[in-house]
Amino acid sequence: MAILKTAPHTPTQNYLLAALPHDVFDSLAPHLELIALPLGNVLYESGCQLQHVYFPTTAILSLHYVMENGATAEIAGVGNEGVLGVSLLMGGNTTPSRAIVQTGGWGYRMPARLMMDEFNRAGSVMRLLLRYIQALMTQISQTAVCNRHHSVEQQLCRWLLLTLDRLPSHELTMTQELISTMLGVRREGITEAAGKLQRAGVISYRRGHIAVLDRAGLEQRTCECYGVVKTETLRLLGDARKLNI
Amino acid sequence: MAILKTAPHTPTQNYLLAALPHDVFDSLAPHLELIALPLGNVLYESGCQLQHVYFPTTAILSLHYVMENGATAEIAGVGNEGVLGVSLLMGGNTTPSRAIVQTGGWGYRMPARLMMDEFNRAGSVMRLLLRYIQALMTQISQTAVCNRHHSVEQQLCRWLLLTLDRLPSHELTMTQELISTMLGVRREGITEAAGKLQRAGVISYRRGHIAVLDRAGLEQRTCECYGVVKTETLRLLGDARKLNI
DNA sequence: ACGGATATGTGCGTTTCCGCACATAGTCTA
DNA sequence: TAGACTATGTGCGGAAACGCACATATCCGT
Repeated sequence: MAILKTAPHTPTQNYLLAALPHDVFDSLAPHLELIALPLGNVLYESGCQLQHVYFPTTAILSLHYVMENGATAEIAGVGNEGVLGVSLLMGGNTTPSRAIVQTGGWGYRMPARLMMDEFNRAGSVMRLLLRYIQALMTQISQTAVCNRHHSVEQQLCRWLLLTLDRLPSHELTMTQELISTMLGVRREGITEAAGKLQRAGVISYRRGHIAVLDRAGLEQRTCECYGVVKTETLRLLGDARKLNI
Repeated sequence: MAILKTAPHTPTQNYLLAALPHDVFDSLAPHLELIALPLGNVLYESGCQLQHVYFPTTAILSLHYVMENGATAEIAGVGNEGVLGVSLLMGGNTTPSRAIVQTGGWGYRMPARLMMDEFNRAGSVMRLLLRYIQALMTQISQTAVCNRHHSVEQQLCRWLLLTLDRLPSHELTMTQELISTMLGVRREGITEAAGKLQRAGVISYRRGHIAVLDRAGLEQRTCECYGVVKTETLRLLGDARKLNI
């Protein structure tokens, strides 16, 4: 909680906003609104029209699919590397998935209309966002692959690493129950996998808080999916500023 | 094979090409090259630069991920509703996935450069393709969900239905081995599920050929994922012409 | 018509995960 | 500080899918 109060927030904590050309950023900045994103908030319901796009800074959002029987599965996460609401830009307006806050924090939002107008100028903003969309597609694809072939423990490691990459610290506020709904597995399965990681000294946790003690250990235990997503995200977005797109 | 010889091919057998405004279509048509797409052909290798974009007409393409240990998983399929090579348009040039021909047939290809130029005009072609990209994302997302929660039999039904929707007939040339690599499961698992469907009179098959006898039966046995993909694809692309985008 | 290649069928032990039930422990509030 | 609530630990039977081995069936070329 301390971090939420003490850290001064600027839009440039979001990677995409930071990567915008100065003139574009200056024109959009007045319309960026800093908002708190508390854990569990539903930002976007399946099939509903989105009014804003969201640029997380310290928060992490999660794109879910909720099945008819109530079971859930995470499709992708959105942290300060990205933006929530790309389906607006693609002309679909809605998606069949839901967006909720997975890690409480802050972010900026902007009226959807403004973002669409800027996108439709078909300039550097569009090119940047298209690269982000491709990174998002890679993440979704790898979720599909991982769901097919990898163990709960490997998936937990992947998920922890991806979450960690979007946070400033090595700790996350997160119950095992919540992780299980993200991964779409049993809570007990997470208890077991997390216990194994704890006994190995890779993480330590207590009632809703996880601290990563040995990041390399996580990387060793996860599947290739983490690396694919990470590498591809960096390739597509990592040097966007240098490319001056 | 008969169908390949007898059917006259026109670019408008591909939905996206058919949905283009007349003037755009006329300008692109001279650069469309009809090509045979035999089963198993690799059109696009992971991480390699694509030289052409492909518009299938009677063929069906498959986007795969091949893991380090050789295991595979299908991420999405591309039939006459779509186009292969969208990562070019998004600025990434490559993807970590591979594209192969899943059902032999025909399609048109076009030099990548031309497609990119047309896309970058940021007109109706771009808007159409963005909608397609969103439909593709829905398909990938649903693959992830389905891999997490549904049985091999349900997934087989979903896969058969999606394939059927892209073909003119009720028969497909397809070994169980091939289906198993698509779904990323054991071949024996497909044998078992297909046998069950056959005993129920839903399909009949013999050595590499599957005939769907009872489409409604398939729809009854599949999971909600098929409907989500189908509905969303129709929503995004089905009335593209009416929308005059 | 035959032989080789390939596709499909089947059985079996093992692994992984699920669903359920319930015990224990940490945290928060009155 | 007592009690309620929530998070985590654990055990068990069962279902689903896996890996492997091998039998059988079908097709195709010569």
